[in-house]
Amino acid sequence: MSGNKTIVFFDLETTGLDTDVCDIIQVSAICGERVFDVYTLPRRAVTKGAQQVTGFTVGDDGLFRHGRPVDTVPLVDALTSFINFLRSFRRPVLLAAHNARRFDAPVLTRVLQTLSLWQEFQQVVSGFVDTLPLSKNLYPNLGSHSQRNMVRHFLGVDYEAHNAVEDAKMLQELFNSWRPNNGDVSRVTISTYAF
DNA sequence: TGCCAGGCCCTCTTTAGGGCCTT
Repeated sequence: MSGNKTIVFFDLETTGLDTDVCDIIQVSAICGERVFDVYTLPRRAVTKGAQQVTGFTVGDDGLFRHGRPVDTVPLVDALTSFINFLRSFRRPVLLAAHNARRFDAPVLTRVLQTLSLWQEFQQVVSGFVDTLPLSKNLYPNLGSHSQRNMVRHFLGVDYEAHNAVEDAKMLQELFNSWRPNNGDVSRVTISTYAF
């Protein structure tokens, strides 16, 4: 919680880094002890870079992570259930991700708009919190502000980065360790009405 | 045949270039 808002930490795994065209593969979120985690079969090929960092590949018989089959649901079902998960929290809900403004938010926004789910989403989520500028504002002297480096620095652990559910869990732990005030958070919050 | 980026920030800057951060 931040002020009267609920902060839900989330992460996307996608087919690549081009926010204009990439497909979503995994959507994960966490708030307190409540976890959301779902996979969907991308239509677009997974780029080599994304394969290397996430381990995702697509075969004739579905999605695989590091060679092991993964259960998937249709994209519209994945995002509808994500909205339902978010709707269960006290509003307004803020969605927090590392580099949200430049990556997760534009990808999620584009896909929701394509599926005509954006307005429904907007009724539940008031904004995106970007923990990348938050970390830079709070700790400007740190050399790297990547999530992996921040987790190592502040939490003293290595973890399975690029598994969305693990990234979301670690981001929540990072945020809780930083204990930013409402002003810190509002400075790095983008309204969903900005999209 | 295609398997893909790009905007922000910093500085050895502004008539620019390179690194960062996300997959």
